[in-house]
Amino acid sequence: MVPDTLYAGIGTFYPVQTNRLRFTVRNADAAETPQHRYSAELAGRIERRWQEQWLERGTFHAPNPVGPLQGDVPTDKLFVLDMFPYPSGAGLHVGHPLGYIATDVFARFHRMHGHNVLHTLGYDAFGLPAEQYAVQTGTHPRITTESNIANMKRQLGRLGLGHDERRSFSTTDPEYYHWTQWIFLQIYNAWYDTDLERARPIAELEAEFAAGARALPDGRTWESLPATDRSAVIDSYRLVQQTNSLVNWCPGLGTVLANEEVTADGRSERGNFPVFRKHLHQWMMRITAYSDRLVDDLDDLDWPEKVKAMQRNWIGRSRGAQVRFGIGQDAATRSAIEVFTTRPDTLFGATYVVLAPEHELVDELTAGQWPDQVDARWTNGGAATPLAAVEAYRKSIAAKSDLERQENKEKTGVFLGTYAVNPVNGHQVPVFIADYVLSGYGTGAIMAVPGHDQRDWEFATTFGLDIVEVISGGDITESAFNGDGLLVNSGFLDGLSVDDAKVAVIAKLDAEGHGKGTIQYKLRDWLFARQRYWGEPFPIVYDENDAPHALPESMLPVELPEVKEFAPVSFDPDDSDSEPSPPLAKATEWVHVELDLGDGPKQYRRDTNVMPQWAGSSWYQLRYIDPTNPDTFCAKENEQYWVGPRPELHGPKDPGGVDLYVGGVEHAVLHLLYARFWHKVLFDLGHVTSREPFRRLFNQGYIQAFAYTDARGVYVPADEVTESDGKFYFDGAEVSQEYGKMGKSLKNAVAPDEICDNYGADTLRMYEMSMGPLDASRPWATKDVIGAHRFLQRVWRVVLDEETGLVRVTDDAPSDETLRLLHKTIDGVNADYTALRDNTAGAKLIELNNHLTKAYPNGAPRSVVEPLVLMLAPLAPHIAEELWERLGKSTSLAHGPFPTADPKYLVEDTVDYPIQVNGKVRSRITVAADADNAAVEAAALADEKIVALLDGKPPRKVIVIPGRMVNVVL
RNA sequence: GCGCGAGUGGCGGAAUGGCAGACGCGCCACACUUAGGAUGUGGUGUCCAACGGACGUGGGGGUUCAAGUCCCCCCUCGCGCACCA
Repeated sequence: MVPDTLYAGIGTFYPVQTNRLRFTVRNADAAETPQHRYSAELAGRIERRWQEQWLERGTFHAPNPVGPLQGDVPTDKLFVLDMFPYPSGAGLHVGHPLGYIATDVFARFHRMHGHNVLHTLGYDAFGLPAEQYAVQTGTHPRITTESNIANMKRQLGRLGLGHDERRSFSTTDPEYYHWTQWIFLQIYNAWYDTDLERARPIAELEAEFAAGARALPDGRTWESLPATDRSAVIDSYRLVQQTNSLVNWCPGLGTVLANEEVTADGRSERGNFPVFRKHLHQWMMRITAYSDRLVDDLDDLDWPEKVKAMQRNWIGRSRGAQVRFGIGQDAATRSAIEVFTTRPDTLFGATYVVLAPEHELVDELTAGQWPDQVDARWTNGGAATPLAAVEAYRKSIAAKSDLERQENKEKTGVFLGTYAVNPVNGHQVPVFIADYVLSGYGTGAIMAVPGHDQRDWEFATTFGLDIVEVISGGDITESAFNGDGLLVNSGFLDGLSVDDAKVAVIAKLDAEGHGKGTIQYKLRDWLFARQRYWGEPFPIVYDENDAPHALPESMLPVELPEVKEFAPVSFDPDDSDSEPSPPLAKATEWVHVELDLGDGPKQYRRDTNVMPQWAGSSWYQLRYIDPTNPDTFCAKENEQYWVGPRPELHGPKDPGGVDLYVGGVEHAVLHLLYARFWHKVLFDLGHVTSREPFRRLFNQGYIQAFAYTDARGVYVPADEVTESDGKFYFDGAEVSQEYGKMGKSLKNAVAPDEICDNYGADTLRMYEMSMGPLDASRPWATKDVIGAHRFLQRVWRVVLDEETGLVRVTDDAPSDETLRLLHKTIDGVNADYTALRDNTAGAKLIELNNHLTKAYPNGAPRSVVEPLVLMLAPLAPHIAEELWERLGKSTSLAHGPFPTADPKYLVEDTVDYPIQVNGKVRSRITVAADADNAAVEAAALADEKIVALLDGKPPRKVIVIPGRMVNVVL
């Protein structure tokens, strides 16, 4: 599910840069270098050792309340989740692990505080990228996927991420997609009850029909229906169903795609092939049934506002009214035009009506001839008849690409020669077609109010149509006025506010049968099938009459057959007449199967579609909870413990969900919307207690990098570019700098392996976390990494003698100053780790360590060094474990205890007050901490610099902020 | 156009309305050195008649004893959506 982030870095593995190695070798060989210095080589040994120890001891195993992973579970728990990575072909760059390190620090911190922490990482390995990689290399995707996962595990393994390895899986494991198929069947066997506003088992619908408790939509009775009709009725209610609908067909990829996978200019997100709108019989998942809940429940989530806004925008709910415009004189016999508007209050200002060129009423409404004295601008350049004008106009639109239609916002259109009737004032208004009205939104028809809608204003100005002011307070001579005001020129609405007028006009339209209040959504149902090989097969078979049957749970999983020809059947990218041809259809032995579905063995034919890549990532967090449970997708006790609502902690509206979900913002609408939808269905059907999958979402920033191009515009290796006087040179020639993504093709990728080799994983972790706040993007700078390494060296040196390797801490009591700094640091670091501010946590640890180095050159007190090592552990766990052990501890510090601050050291005996005069610091005094304001004021006014500045005059005012500062106002 | 976010030293970045620039890189000096791209110690916002002082957080106004932080206007950059009625 995270192919974009990871895919960006895919490619041939970058060789470790030799100029770095030279330094490492030198460091190790140099005779003068102390034998026990914390070098890259030593760091490597320590890291390998502790990673083995953790694995052997099961240090990161988190127990469950019930099931295969059952153990003693404390109430305090934390489920921290990284976005599901796609296992890319040839290795990671340093940007990829940023979020994984951050979640690991967070997880380790809480584990040390005694929380039961669930943190693991699996692989989202089905889907187009894996299949394309397999096709390119001519290797079966199962092979490439396995080797890619192995390579990624090796690379990530070096970083010391504290994952519960028992909970890791791949979406391609049959034991996993068994339950993906099971969830599909849950959705298939459910319908949405719009009265109760929740999904229910389809059997309950059938029972209601059979009992007569629910009427059939077309008025027939259940008893009167033959079995096939009953099935058809039931099928039409399912939350997944096959419908003949307008879908996105991509011949270049050989598959249909979801709306979300098509770019704004009508091409495939992956591969950038043309996408055609085509009517096909396809699996659709009815996510639109959940539109309102998906919008409303965002309010209860601790997510970035930006992501909430993107989801709201994607769902695109807008409240308004549908209004019926009758046609001409013989209104009774001709179809009326239904328009959708969010501004029914402006109905008196509607001076024309516009249909989308594809609107189904266009043919019927096109008049035989132009009315007398028709405006020449309305006739598409003087066409002889409306029909000719419409045909010519439609042709001109078809010739334009989507992109051209977007870029060219000049208003164009054609009059149909017909008039419609404005239902509130009876005015005859001309009917146009124009491509600024979209067929896919609302009713595909609008009432145009040029006075108060800019697009209509532009059209009206171009075509010489009436512009009527119906909202006071703005000037409509230069542009439309869409602000607030009172209604004018609007009959019974005059004098009302916009909001009141909306209510009043909807009531009137409703009463007279001319319209009603409605809500429109941009969200469309989710096209769920792909005509590819590398995905989850559908648990659906067809009988000899082509009627679909859901397989019973006992027949799951439906395993993906091994085939030789896994390549998709793709076509000329521009051949819109091509038809999808699933590769699985060629696996005839798999397709044709004899099954007993309850009425004896019969021949069936399997569905040959596979699920989209998003399927596996729509529920994986639930399987992390109970990864090896053979009986259920996730035992409810375990689900409730890890992600159930906790109103006592998070408030009465807490929907539950993963405690912290970290990943990039690129999944704001796709994965995050699908996962919410599936989770809500599971909630409705009683399979989970949480209403949302992810309680808290955090978008990490990206690590970016400079890239350099030579005079030809070709990228040159970034690490070989030198700077001089603000200009950049490669191989003697000047090159130009750009800033953006890190990637193989940009020749600026830095591999985590390279940094581990040259400094160690702890240094890489420390550096990445200290680069800046987690939610900000930041530039990678290899030269800065040394700072983190030096810090770890200094900590090492505080604990151990570099020459002898012996512990050099003392049992002396620390000074008061040291104790106060220690507890201030403990206090601050706890707050920082809690708030994901690892950068400032690290800075505080550096300050404490620098203090120890300076204040205790002959050995620092053990009572300060030990908490320092503990506090370092989340950021740099290997060196911390090693130092902890060398300090004589026999147990791992992975489970703490994390130090807590003693409040008595957080208050000072004396306070250093800056003294401002008129807001500028002029002096400073030291006062007893318990001095009252009057005493502080007196001390400040007695200070000689202040006395001098006062020059004998009394101050006008003295402000004392206890513990903070004094401001003397002259 | 609409929505979200951000502008602080040479660079990455710190600052519950209360001492701007923590911490790190780089740079300068010194120590140890045959050596330093090692390590350590000290210094490092800008300007000035310099143990002092002035200025300083994109620009302009405002609130306040006190503003990087709050309010108003403007500029620049990034991201998202975009003829969605």
